[in-house]
Amino acid sequence: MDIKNTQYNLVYNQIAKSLEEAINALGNEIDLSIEDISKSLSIAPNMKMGHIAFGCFQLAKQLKKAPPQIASEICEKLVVPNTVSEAKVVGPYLNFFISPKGLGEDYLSTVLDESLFKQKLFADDSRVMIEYSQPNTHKVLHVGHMRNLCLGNALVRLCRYSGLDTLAVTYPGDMGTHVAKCLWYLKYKETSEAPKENKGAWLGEIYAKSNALLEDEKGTDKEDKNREQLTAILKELHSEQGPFYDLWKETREWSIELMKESYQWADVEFDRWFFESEVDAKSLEYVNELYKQGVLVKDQGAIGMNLEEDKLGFCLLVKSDGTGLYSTKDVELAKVKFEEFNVDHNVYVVDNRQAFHFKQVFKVLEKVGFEKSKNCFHLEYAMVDLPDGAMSSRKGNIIPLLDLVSQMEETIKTNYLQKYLDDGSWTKEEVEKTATQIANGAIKYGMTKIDNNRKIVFDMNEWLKLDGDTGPYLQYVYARINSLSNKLSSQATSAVDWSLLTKDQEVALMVKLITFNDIAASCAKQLKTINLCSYLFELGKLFNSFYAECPIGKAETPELLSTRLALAKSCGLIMKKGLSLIGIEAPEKM
RNA sequence: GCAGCCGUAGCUCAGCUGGAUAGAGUAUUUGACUACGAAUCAAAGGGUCGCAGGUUCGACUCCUGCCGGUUGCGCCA
Repeated sequence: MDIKNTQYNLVYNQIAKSLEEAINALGNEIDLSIEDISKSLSIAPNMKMGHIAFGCFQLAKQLKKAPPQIASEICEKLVVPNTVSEAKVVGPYLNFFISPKGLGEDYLSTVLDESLFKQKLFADDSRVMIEYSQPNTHKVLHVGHMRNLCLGNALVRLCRYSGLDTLAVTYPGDMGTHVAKCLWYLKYKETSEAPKENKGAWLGEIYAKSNALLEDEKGTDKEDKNREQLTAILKELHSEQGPFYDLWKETREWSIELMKESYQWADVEFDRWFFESEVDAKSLEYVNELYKQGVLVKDQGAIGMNLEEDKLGFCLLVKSDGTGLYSTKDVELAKVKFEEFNVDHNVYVVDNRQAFHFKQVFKVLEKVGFEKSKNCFHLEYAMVDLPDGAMSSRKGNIIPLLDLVSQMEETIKTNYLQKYLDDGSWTKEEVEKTATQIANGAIKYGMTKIDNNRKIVFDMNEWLKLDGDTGPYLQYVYARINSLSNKLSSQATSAVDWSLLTKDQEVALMVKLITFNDIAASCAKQLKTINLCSYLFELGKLFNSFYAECPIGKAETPELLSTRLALAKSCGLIMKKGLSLIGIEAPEKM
């Protein structure tokens, strides 16, 4: 999204200002804004060389001098800010060492009082709509759908955190041939009654059975009859009356119940549910109107728009039998989003197989005169495959979402939580709740830590391992900090003195905490979750390292105890907030 | 055929608009718990960054061409 940051972190800002002053003091005319300087600051690769690095390459180009020379010239004029203790030239870089005292007073205090999390990160009050989760009714939600759900949810949270006016919407497919197939089997083939519970999942099984049967009978004498019956069902659904229409209304609710259950598990809420069935008729009206206006053309009995000049082929909008397609509905839906909801940035989280489809739709929107079509963005992501190939409800080789969840919760309970139950330290409710949180964290982190363009091969055994770069690793960090805090807060009566934090592990942790809001803003801007996941994992590693090397309860002095505890708490607050941005809860204990 | 995406350690992946000695996890080997919680930490080995050119003071990163994999390309959703 084309959105401007309002601020960078306090430390970078301070350094950038002092750099600018030093550069000006040299009397050079430089075309570098404070923002540019701030942007080119980065964390140094090695703590011995410095903590925050400024590369002098851009300046070198402008001044036509060697980078190391410029670095030392600036260094001489530099007056270091409060959060910095020292600046040092290392080759072409000007490196800054942070001052624990200044950093603690100026920055960590804003973490501890949580004012850091209330900053508005963008100078923009445009409205963003993020459409994600487009599941079909009459089918089962499976792990393939989870990527979309986890990703979309995280993006909504990131955008809201950054201060954007964000609407989350879902677009379930409650009509079409898959529905007809399901109802066909239900009416003509299924002999058992619907169960009292979990009707949505049962319906999904019916759909799979229907597909299998129709596939089997292809090429036999039953094929024609089957097709006739399906067509009749579709017609009846379209006419909005008759027994199949009533059956549709009833069964549709079963599926929606299942969706709501899954959404509740995932802790996602939508501001608006758009159903395919509600835009269908209107979309046809609209497109036919466009045809009358001469915006669209008829070709081989069908209506559409020729996009050859944009190398996008022909976008078909009305089939020769007079019915619409996906594109038809997406054009109408976009119109509603623009006109009724007044959205400025219109984001679609949909898998990358639909890339061509959205290119066509956006182009059609542009050609029929929607200025905002340029603010439509298809956020692509690659599919989730199984080790032996693609997953599909038709093939029936899916792993239903709620199956994955229960398997994961069972593993967590037997491998980790059972011991707390055995020794009587936890109640059964606590075990259940924590198992849910951890399974949730494992799945959400697993889905959002991989780059959107890279496919995920889902291997259940791998996903059940909760060591290393996983959600539970991060949750464990928080649980540890929470436990520390409970045990030691009463002992931490001395005043915090940040200048006591001089060990490598302490400094490295502090330096990492600086960039949290930058990472969040950059993720929101790029609509990516991976950088936040990497950040949190690195933060977790630094904390665990600090934890192992720097005793808190047995610190040498009471002041050091208070200060280390304050650092741990800062880390805990950032971790908790960061996890919440990917939709993950931080358990109090685990 | 055309287009998009992917190709970095045995395996799974990071590497931001080109910049400091290519990084993690996992697996393997080896240390550290009668505990501020070992779901952890410390350490070792392991890579011609698919191949070949080009741009640049400098390329995993940008450009071109190949190779391998994958997904799309008018009456499906």
